[in-house]
Formats: sequence, structure tokens, C-alpha cells
Amino acid sequence: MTASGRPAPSRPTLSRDYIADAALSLIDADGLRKFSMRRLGTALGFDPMAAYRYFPHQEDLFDGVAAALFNEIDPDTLPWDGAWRALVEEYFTRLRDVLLRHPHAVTVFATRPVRSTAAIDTGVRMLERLRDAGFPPPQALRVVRCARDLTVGHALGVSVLRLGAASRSRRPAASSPEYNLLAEAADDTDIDDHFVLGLAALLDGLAHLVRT
Amino acid sequence: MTASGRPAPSRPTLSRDYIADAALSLIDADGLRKFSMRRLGTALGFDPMAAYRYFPHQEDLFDGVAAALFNEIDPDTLPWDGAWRALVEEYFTRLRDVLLRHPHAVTVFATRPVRSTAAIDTGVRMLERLRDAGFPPPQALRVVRCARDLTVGHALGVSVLRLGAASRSRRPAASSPEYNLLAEAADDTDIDDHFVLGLAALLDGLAHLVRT
DNA sequence: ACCTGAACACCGTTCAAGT
DNA sequence: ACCTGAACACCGTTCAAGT
Repeated sequence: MTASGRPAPSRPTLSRDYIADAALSLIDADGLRKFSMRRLGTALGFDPMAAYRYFPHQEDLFDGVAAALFNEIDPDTLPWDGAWRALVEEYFTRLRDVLLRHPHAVTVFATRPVRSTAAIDTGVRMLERLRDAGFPPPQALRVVRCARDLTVGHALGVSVLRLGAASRSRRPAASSPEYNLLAEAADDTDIDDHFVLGLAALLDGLAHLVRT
Repeated sequence: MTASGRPAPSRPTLSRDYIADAALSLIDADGLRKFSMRRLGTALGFDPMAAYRYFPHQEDLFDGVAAALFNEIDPDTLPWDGAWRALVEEYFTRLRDVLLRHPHAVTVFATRPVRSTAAIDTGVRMLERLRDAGFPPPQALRVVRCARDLTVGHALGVSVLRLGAASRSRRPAASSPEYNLLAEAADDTDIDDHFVLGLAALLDGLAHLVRT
């Protein structure tokens, strides 16, 4: 494929997608704090500035990372032909699963809108499906935005707690009786098991927006 | 109050709270990207390393900024004696309002748990109130976590869009008919008006957890 | 035309040197 | 004992110099 005659097993052909995937891998491995454009360039086997030939700014690269995360949802295999409720639950459950698989990258996803064509097409298709199910488009948009806010907020909160648990686990000693109520309740509930409950409750509460 | 006899109108007494408030002001004014420990020190009128005498790491300072944001909720004036539903709605509505007043600081709040005594006391009080209203404490904790996830996710999403709207407003031209459904729906809905709807729906859907 | 790395203007953090 | 700023090991980004 390459014009050069080198063996070059360590120098793949660069492209925006390839670089964005490599950036995500680097973030997964070492955390967002340690990520840098320079480290990415050398990790790719090129000079430290290599990524700049494809992404003029770090922000643009992070847009690509967010798009890569979105693609991991695999939106084409969603149950588009089923009930709106099952579609929305599956979509956002997948989004949560993807984000929790990449705890170091959740903030990258949460701090920018994903405007890739895949993301826009999926958004349009979701609105169409909800409209066909009886939601006026503005209400359908509100449903999707609410579910997205819950999902992203949840993934971010869980990731923050899981990543922080290793480093600074300064949970205060259960001394005061007041603290015990919170501590005991926390010990009895997994850190992430409220998502299914919350998403179901949210959609229950929003179902009445059909034909309003 | 100070031991020195200087006029010193520009050199206030430093303290952790004072520095955290100053850091929040600096973030509000110039954005999180431009914030630095050095800029904070000089903004306070001291040497660039001044903040390190009170916060050993930037992370600790950001914990203080998050605690300052929490205090802006003014939890003591919440309707603690009213219905659980009104209490939870007011609490998270205030949290949203605080965060939207500080769009540059939302990520600081969203990326760490607030473990100040004020935050813990408020959390315990909220659980007590929900328990008295009939929620078993683990379910009460799930209710609070769901509402927090929705609120933080919402504030983050809205802040990101508002801050990004000025700089890179690359919304594609409404060319394709497919795009129009999303664009038209977006034009007809404010970027943040789904929060009241979503929080109400969520709490509607969770109310059945009482006495389960 | 593409590639490379020196250079600029910054960071967070440490710590030796002052007072 | 407290304060200060030089110094270290980095950044993102630009751009002159190479090929």
C-alpha cells in the first residue's frame, strides 16, 4: 500500500480515523492527564508533531475521539423497527456501556457535541422514529435530550468515582451517627445500579408526551 | 486583623476559602483553559506559587472550587419541612441554576465528588428526609443519584453548547431534507427547557419506590 | 510537497536561597 | 518560620529548515 520500500510494520498509514483511535487507546491506557499531542505522535511511530498534519488543534482531535466513541454504539444494529421505548432504552444503555468501558475518556465525550455524520444521521433517525410513534418532533427532541443528559451525567459520575477510588479514597471514618445513614445506604447500593431504574423512570414519566 | 502595618488594600488575608472563591472568579472570567496556579497567585497579589501554600495540588484547589459551588446552593434555606418531592425538585433546580451561572466551572464540579462537610451534611439530611417520607435508604440514595446525574449531565451539556456557540458554530447548512427534521425541532425548542420536564418525569417515575 | 525538530510561550510542581 | 523565584520536566503550537 505504501510507496516506500521499507518493511515498516510499525509505520501504518496515517488517517484521521486511525489517529483518533490511537488517541483513544492512549487515553484508555494512561489517562487523560498524561495524554499529549507529542506523546501521541511518538506512540504512532512518527515525529511528535505528526498528529497536527491531520488535526490542526487538540480540540479537533478530541472531536474525533468523541466520534469514535459514538461509533462504538454501533447504531446500525439498534432495534429501529421495534417499539420506541425499547429503541431508546437500548440506545442509551449502549451509550452508557461504551462510556463506562472508557472511563478516562468520558469527559472528552461529555464536553463537546458529536457532529459526525454518523451521529447526526442517528439523531435524525431517532427523531423520525419517535415522531412516527406519536411524539411531536420538539417533544421527541426533549425526550432524547433528557435521556442523554441522564446517561452522560451517570457515566461521568460513575467513572469519576471508580477512577478516584484507587487514588484518593479518603472516605471519612464512620464516626458520627449522622454519617452512618449515608455510609450504610452507600454500602448497600452499587455505585451504578441506579441507571436502569432511572432511565426507566424517566421514560415512564415522559411517555405522556405522545400526541400532545 | 493583619499583623503587618501596611495599608495593603490589595493584599487580603489568604485562606483556603478565599483562594477557592478567587479561583472560581478567575475561571468564570477567563475560562478553565486559561486558568493556572501561577495566574491565580498573581491575581491574588502574591507570588505565582502562593496558592501552593494552601492547596498542595491543583486537584485540591479544584475540590475547593467544587465545594464553593455547592455552597452557592444555600442548602440551609431549602424547604426541608415540605413534601419530599418539592424538596428534591428545589434542591436540584438550585444546583442547575448555580452550575449554569458558572458555565466554565461545570466540568470542575462534574469531575469530582464534593466531600465538604456542608455537602455531606446536606446529603445525610436529604436521605433522612426521604426515609421519613417512606423511601428505604438504599432507594432514597438511588433517587438522589438519578436526579444528580440528570442535573449534572444537563448543566454540562447546556454549558458546552452555550460556550461553543460563540466560537465554533459550524452547524451545517439545512440542505438535506433529513437534516431538516433535527434542525427544525432544534429551532423550536430552547436548549435548556427540557430540564424541568425531565426532572419531573424522573421523580414521577421513581415515586413508586416509596415503601418497597 | 511533505517531513522534521528547534523555538516560543506557557504549564504544575519542587526546592534552594533568602528574610 | 514564612516567602520568593529559579529551575525542572513538561505542554500546545508555530514555523524555518531540510528532503
